[in-house]
Amino acid sequence: MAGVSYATVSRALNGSDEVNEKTRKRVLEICDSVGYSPNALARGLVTNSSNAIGLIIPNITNPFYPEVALGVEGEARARGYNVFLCNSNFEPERMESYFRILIERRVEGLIVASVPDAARGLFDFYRKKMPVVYIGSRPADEECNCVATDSVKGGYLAAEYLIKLGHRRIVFIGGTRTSNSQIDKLRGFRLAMEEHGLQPEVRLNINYQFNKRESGYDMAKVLINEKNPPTAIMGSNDMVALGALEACEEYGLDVPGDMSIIGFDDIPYASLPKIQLTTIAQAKYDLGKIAVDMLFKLKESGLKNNCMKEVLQPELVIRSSCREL
Amino acid sequence: MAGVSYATVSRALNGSDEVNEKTRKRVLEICDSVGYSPNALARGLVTNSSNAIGLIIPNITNPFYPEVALGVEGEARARGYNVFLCNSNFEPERMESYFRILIERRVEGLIVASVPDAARGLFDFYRKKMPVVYIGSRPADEECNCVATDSVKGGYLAAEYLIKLGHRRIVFIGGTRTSNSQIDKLRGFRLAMEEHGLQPEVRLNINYQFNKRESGYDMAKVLINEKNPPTAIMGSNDMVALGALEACEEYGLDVPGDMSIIGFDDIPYASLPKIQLTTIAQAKYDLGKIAVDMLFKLKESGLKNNCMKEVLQPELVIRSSCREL
DNA sequence: ATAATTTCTGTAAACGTTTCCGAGAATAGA
DNA sequence: TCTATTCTCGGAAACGTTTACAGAAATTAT
Repeated sequence: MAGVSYATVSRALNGSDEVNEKTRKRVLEICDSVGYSPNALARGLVTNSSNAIGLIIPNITNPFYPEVALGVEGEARARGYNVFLCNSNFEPERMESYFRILIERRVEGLIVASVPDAARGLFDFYRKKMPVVYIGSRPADEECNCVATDSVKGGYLAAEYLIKLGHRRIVFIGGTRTSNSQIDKLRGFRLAMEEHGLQPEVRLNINYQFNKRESGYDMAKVLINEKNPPTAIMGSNDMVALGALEACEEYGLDVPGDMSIIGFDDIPYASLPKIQLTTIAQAKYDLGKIAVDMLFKLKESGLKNNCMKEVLQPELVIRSSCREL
Repeated sequence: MAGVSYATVSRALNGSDEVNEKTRKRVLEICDSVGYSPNALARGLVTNSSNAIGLIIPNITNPFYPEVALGVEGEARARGYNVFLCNSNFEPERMESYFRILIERRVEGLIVASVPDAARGLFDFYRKKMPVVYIGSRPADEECNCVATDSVKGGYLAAEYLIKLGHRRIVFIGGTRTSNSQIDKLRGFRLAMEEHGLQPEVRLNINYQFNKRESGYDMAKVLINEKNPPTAIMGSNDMVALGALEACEEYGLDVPGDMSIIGFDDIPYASLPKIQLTTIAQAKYDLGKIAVDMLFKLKESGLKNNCMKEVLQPELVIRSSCREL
């Protein structure tokens, strides 16, 4: 329509400098007068790039993930990338299915949060072929391409705080499904307890294997009903802690009067009036943002440096669910 | 490698019935022994389909949206589609930017939640060219392709409940940014009040224009400090109500003892122990799921029937943030 | 046995871009 | 004026699939 070749139109649209300003103007004008929209699929095919990344999370409904997702999407957007949202629902088969699909779509990178041990091998396999970064895994020596909170420090901080308040019987509760971050929280918890000559107690819920509200509610109920209940409960995350809170409420136990409760994550719920859960804060948005940064560094390095790590520091945020004994 | 043509490989991979079972087996085996992965971009180019849809929401951090997103993603997945997650942050420019990008990507449909009046024209323009369905808009006569909760009924239900509890001075609070759903909630609220010969009072927050926690907190504070405070507050959504709850807490007002508060949405926060917010529940997951269903119906009809509506019924869920006067 | 089907497979065009290469036009240098 | 550069632009191949069409092989019918 403009009397020029496809090549010239392409150059005009992509801001190439080897096209005359006048013809560019003309091309651009015609383009939006006819409502032309370039086909990203065709472009991707020839440039061998999709400008897309995949985000695999267990469940966007868990309030920890939306903030991570926001960080991922925000940073991706700033770089001209879009993100495919995938809920794995903790199921390895679903993860695998999404994995295949995303690879077919030629996403240029993959961010996966909270990968369960069961799916670990799968991801490590693909990691060699494309940039994949984990969120929330432990940055241990053998662990690569992850951005995580220092969970052992987080666990330590929580336990130490309770100990300093004078608590002696503190029990850690959560689901049985292990993840690296869970293992680390436990390690920190045990470390603090043992350093102070205390006996670390851990109760993982068999009925509710994931770290969700029900796990905490259920587990706290059995603790409360024991002959000699603990004075403090540490939840593997805030949802678990909230569940414990619920159980206390149900049994008429005042928090923190009769029971101290501490969580992990600092999800928005935690700061709600009347809840005021003391917890260990993670920089959730940053986890997402940094993961994207890492993805691109990985990509630029051509997967040469395929073992990056970034550790964020947790922070104790004191509200009012714990009291001095 | 299998000694067959591209065409045959394509047929083998796509489950066509015009390929010999033996050769299909052989092709499939070779494919996964060499780790072959079909290129979705190329496929999309020739089949003129992307198998993707776009989801534009204000902010995934607002707990209402993750559940909607889950419904969208779940239903899309069931149909073999993936979803691009886009946070508009309520900014029309961002929405427009995403719109262009998604169209370039040739998404086969668009779901947009809570579109502000300012961006309405933009969307209506594109609606003629591709399936777009709104979530949360008012299914009024002039409104098309939306799945929404009957907000006027919701507003009515909330007000009616408070009135029946004996409240006379009830004020509706929220942000000033109007949306169709907000308008409808107000309409229902006014209707109920007037039917009972009561004066509807509405206070929209100029400082915090969106329906978020701060809007409610801020507005409730001024109400509390008035010479003659209301006995009940109705929040435009749960976040606003929670903000009001926070303000009451700060001023030592007991809820529901000194102040009754009702919300809208029934986000997970609302059911938390100690919060127990009475509210109007929306079927959030269904909103998302049905939106996808509608998208496909629209697509199949070739945009012939371009004015579909689906109205979901709200439900009053009584917890303990309101008391009888 | 031949003819008529049916089943299977290959050829080649098409999808809508980008980009290498080369060529003509305009400009600068001599 | 002529040559050497610099600007612009077009031609054509390439990206990796799908699919209409046609042809070959195998099967069935006569």
